[in-house]
Amino acid sequence: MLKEYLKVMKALSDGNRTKIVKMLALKEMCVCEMQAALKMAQPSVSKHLKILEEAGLVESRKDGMWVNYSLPKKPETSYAKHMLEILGDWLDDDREIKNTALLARTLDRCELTGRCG
Amino acid sequence: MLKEYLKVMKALSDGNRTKIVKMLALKEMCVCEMQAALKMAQPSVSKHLKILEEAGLVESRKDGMWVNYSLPKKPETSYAKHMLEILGDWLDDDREIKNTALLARTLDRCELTGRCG
DNA sequence: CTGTTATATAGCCATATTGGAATATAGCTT
DNA sequence: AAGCTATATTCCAATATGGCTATATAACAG
Repeated sequence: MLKEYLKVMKALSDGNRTKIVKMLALKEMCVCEMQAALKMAQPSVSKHLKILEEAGLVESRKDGMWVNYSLPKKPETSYAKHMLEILGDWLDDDREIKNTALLARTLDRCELTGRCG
Repeated sequence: MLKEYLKVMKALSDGNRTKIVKMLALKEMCVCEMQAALKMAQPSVSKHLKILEEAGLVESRKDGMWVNYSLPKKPETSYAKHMLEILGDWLDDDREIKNTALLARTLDRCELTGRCG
């Protein structure tokens, strides 16, 4: 209960993790795309994703070499569910969030990696 | 925006601060009452209250020697507002939260300090 | 004014968090 | 198999956090 709640809140009390959630609200993404959008080292992104996943705020699906992350349709806890709902409405006007979202929209794993199709 | 949001989320991603909010949903309290309910040193409680206040999740009113803390009727940010609403419904079944709330209900500054009236 | 009490602040220590570089793993591709 | 590539894990440094003790501040009591 409290432990699950704290996992969700801690996961969402970091700017980069919040940006990840906001990006995934737009589309499913692989790690390399988020890495480019956040301008961070790849391991840092992976670590953030693990924290989000353990909080039930994100889910992953392997597709060959890629791992596609997305927001869960049926979040496991009500904490994750409600926070994802709320976050859908929040922060869209924030400059940083807007820039990141814009980047996320235009980025594409094909262009990023040369692996198309 | 993002900064305000993060202040609220960070403030709420600590168990003791969450307990403070849940207690204040029951009644206005002075620091010494919260100290007793949380079984913590007084300065630690004060520090938590400062963090909550700066996030707009709590407000204080001086009354002689006491400082009474309560939840704001009109929270300054929508983040604080929504999170306080949600927290009203959350965690009531959690054992720790329940025990703390029970303690908070029975505690009384008059009994605690001998200063009655 | 002097002492006492409720709260706040400062300073300190142990632990947690976040970031990166280096390395490991898993799945292509040839 | 050998080499490459996307992701995960490990390790380390810098900083943030949460708790305490000691001290400061503010308001009351005598």
